[in-house]
Amino acid sequence: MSTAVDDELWSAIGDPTRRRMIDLLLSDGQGTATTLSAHLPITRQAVTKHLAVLDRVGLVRSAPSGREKRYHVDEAQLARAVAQLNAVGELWDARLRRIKTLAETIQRARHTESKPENNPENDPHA
Amino acid sequence: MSTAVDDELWSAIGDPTRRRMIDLLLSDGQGTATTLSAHLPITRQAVTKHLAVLDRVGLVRSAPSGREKRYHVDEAQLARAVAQLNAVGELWDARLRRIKTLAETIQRARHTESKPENNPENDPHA
DNA sequence: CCGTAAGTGCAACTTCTGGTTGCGTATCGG
DNA sequence: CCGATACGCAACCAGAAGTTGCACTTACGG
Repeated sequence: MSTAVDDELWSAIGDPTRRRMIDLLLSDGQGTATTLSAHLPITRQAVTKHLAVLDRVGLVRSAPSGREKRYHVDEAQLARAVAQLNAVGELWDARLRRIKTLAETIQRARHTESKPENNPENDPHA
Repeated sequence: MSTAVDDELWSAIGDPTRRRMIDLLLSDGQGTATTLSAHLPITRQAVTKHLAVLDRVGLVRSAPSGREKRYHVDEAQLARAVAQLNAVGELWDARLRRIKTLAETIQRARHTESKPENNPENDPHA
């Protein structure tokens, strides 16, 4: 299921700042460490480190252009990351559905008793 | 788009270990720090810290049972987390499709020219 | 041609998180 | 009662994220 590469991809896109960076790169098509840092609450150097991480997992690639270094998203790799997101989402979704169905089944089986909804330790959330 | 709560949820499920813990809790229905640590490459204390994080964002809840403390997944909250995953996945997916379509359009337009080096540099869409 | 501004890279330092070890405490079972 | 089991707390270590500071290249206007 979870390979080391998968975990690398995950932890790359798990960081909120890096997700925002990917968003920015996607909407502008490209960007440098300096331009990205202008839209983020962190310094250029921090952005550079994040870009290094993203570059290491292949989510972005760079192309020097004069004195600046332009980064752009690697679409294929991002598509793979999206696939991972969907995979986990669907897995959990399936498990949740299964649990829910099971709960309903139990509920139905309890249908012969006189206590349909006892609340022993269950606190409903907000 | 990204609220602070969302980021908390994300960073909670962004950690590979915590995702595995959720998997374990989902498949067994419940678990303690000790039982979970038996299936993980980390110590019980580390598991406890992760459980504290998951509990703080509401993804799991605990119920003391004698000398042990049983944790279980909060299904509603996990469903919300899954929704977040899907949201980001679909957003990026949409952007990727748009880029791909744009690329094909350019390709088709270039079909008549010979010098595609015209770089407008400015494409601020969101 | 030269000085300056813009952009980058490297290094040291702090802070926070994930992980460990060690120890103290409570609970269960013979 | 006593040992084994499960938990909690605190100190400590390592790595990642972020900062500041400085040196180095590149573009550009005088």
